[in-house]
Amino acid sequence: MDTPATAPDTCRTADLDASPLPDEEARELSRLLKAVADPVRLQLVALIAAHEDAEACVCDLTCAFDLSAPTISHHLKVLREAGVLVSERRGTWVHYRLCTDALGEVARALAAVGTPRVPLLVSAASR
Amino acid sequence: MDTPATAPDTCRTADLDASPLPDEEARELSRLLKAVADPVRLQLVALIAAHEDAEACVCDLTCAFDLSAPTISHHLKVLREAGVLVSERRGTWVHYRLCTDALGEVARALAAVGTPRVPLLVSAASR
DNA sequence: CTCCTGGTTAGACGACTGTCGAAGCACGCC
DNA sequence: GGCGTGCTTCGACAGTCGTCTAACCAGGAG
Repeated sequence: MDTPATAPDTCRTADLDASPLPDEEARELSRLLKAVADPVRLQLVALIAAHEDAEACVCDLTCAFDLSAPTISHHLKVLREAGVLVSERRGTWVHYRLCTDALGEVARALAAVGTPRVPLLVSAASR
Repeated sequence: MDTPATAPDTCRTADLDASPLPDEEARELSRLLKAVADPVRLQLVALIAAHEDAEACVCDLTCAFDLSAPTISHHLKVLREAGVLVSERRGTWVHYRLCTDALGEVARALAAVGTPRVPLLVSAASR
């Protein structure tokens, strides 16, 4: 079962090498998008953003959902590891704060994928 | 040891009713984000966007990845059902085109989640 | 110190997702 | 008509994800 000829004449497979979205970049953006692509996590972010100084205590967040505390903690961890939130322990309570414009960065990168302009700084005169 | 300032004994779960991101809206945005939160799908969109008229034939897309045709077809379907792409059969071949600025809409909605709607107006009165 | 409460970690489990090969449609061509 | 090719659908499978309970760690109050 060697390769079925990899479609030799019908299409040249090398097209992706000149891809507008390099493999590595696609994986990274996907990782960040997956982190926010969850209704609970979106509401968590919105809830924190709505607080003063874009900061909220975990206990305030936990009781805003019909979910167990470990579940909320898990979601917060995902957002933290994606760089969307940062946590800080202040005495007994742990506060979560929005990382400044991390979401904006992701949104901008996503919008850039759909625009047929030069993505970053490669391929200056390709079109 | 009452909580910081808000929760009296337990905390009343009604806080989410005044949420900055309603349940329905969170689910919908999450649905769209999930659709694009995949490296292959991001590259598909970028590849189509890089074509002239933001349109490409499936055969061009399929051979750009090391994936089977059914897999690419599946990803295209996901993007189509999310409203990011539209398909059109032209004779033997099926062409996929970028839905104008559907990605921009999603990106804008995502950025809005992290932006406090009224920065310093309502928050002072609510506490 | 001993409790009690806030928050995280560990482990488990069902649901969903990405991938494949095989089969099925929809065309154009002989 | 019958064929061949482009694309999609169908089932199946492994892997990931969201949720839970139980157990654990960190501080403050008696």
